[in-house]
Amino acid sequence: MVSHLYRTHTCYDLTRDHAGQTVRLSGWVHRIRDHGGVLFVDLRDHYGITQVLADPDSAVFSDVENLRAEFVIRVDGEVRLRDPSLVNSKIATGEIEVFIRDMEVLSRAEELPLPVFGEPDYPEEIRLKYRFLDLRRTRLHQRIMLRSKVISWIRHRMEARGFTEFQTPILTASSPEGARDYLVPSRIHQGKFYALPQAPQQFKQLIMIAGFDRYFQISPCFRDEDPRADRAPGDFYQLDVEMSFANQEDVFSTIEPVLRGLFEEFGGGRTVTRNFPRIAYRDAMHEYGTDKPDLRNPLRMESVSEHFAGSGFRIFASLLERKGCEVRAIPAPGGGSRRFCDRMNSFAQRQGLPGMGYIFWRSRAGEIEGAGPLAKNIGPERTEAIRRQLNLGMGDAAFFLGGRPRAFEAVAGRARDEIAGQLDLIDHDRFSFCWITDFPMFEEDEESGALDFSHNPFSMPQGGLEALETGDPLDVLGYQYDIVCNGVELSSGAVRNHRLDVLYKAFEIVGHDRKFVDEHFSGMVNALRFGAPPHAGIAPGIERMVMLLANMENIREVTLFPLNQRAEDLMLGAPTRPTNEALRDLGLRIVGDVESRTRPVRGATGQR
RNA sequence: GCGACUGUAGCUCAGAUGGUUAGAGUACCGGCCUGUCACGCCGGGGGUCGCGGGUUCGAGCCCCGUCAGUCGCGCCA
Repeated sequence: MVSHLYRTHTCYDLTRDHAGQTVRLSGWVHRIRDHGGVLFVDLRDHYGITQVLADPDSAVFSDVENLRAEFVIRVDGEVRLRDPSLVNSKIATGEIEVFIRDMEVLSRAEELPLPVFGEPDYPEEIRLKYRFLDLRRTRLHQRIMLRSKVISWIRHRMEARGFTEFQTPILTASSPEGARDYLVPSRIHQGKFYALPQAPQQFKQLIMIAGFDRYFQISPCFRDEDPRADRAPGDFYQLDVEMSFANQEDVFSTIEPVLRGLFEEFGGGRTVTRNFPRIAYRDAMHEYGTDKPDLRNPLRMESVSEHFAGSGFRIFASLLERKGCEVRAIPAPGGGSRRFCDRMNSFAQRQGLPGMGYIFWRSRAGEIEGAGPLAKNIGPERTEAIRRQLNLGMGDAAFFLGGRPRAFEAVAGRARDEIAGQLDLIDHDRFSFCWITDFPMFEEDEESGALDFSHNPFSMPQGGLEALETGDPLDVLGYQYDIVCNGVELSSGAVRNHRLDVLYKAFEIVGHDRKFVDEHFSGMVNALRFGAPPHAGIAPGIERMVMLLANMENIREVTLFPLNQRAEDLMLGAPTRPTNEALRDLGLRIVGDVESRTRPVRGATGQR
């Protein structure tokens, strides 16, 4: 009658329509409720939960009594309709239950280090060491499924748009990206190392040069840099894209609908920016204090230097006499109380600034009046001019930061977010996208004055060779762009430099001659010599997108088996010290104080 | 590399100002309970208070060092 070895249905399948049928289910014991004469077991599998039960009428009643959490069991039984008063609306199978006639324990479980039932927070160390238990928990389980669905959706969408997925090598050569490489020693070439790709940057360009026209890959990337909450150590994934005979516009018009569609599909109904605004890097820094602005925050900074120049507020007035200095205002509608202003001022102090001046507007005898020490110093006319410029009114405030923009912009950006957060001006039900464009090609080292590439040196400068040969290199912009959503940088991309003469010139500006370029980037240089099409691309981070969709702030919450903050795998115990035989094969010897530096990774062997 | 916060039972946490035998919930073990769905009730076992040193008559608590975790800065697109 019951044919399959383990199950006829999943723990999500059974409904009132199955009442009276004999079924077979397998799964984990999620939770047991023992009432003496009747035993309830929540049986869980990947799909859902079904309540199974036994009483002394069941031949296996005593076996069911001995079950513990996370045992894996198979039960045979009959589906019974629940009395309407006993229906559990929280689970899909809540209208029925299964009366156990036979049961088999497929696998026992010891006392759990990490309960699967319930969703309280547990220390990451435990969660990572017992990741397989953590992954059984509903929410993480669902997020990993979300990630998988996102990737699948992207694949279909990209293929439908005429892109082809290719796999690029994992063992490769060091690339010109800026991060530290993971190195893999070569056995055949002792003393030489492969690098794991920081991104398939060179390969995707070579694929274009090879004539494949439109490439994408859900590609693993490896970077040996210290992590952050939104930056995994070790490996992460990108939607890597490259297009031939394409300019910046083509990339934008191709990727925008993909991202919009993705966030509409999986964003749980949150609204998605219809047309992604484009903000020049310079404007982003000016108005938002960052190149990854959160546009859910409506506040924009403005220059108010003219109102402070020559004013009675000496600190700003004398500041403004120096070259390159200005004063910017952050408007704070609704922040017009001394209490709030003082709180923000001390926020700025905690961020390492001497403070943040402010004006707030209140009513006095029916008239609007600017208050606070700054207003007193600059007088009512200038105060009123500022109010008009910022379009503020009664009950509003504005904060002021002065100096060289580079020195205060970052803090100003954080203050902008802090102010909007405190005043509840951020719409959390939105995905606000924007493109950041026109990044400068070069930057000047503040101390030495030396020029260097500010981003990827292989990007095409706007204006091409002519722009590089005439005028100030610091004024040259690149066809480089970022895509940002809710203050999270999803990706950067660029129109690539496919012209050798332009590439040589760009490197010359930062002090490297032809020989240097030929030696360091021989693969790319060679490829550019034999007919490279104009091409451009982008590479949004998969985890970053899933994080946003899942409303998480930590990348490990959307990763199956993440490394910890010290790039250790606590579950399987990586990295490990190789055997002496392996080292000999590779021609390697570990030098220095090995004992203190190759501390075994805790976890795998259970020591602590 | 640097900074902030954290480290007490298998797990989550509480332990003012230093003071007798370090507590609770949960999990685990035993008992009771036929309608629960975070079931309930009774009982029990379980601790090198991260580690080392110091101050003190006395340290989970104070001091120094060290290890580990998270978050941030540097770094990183």
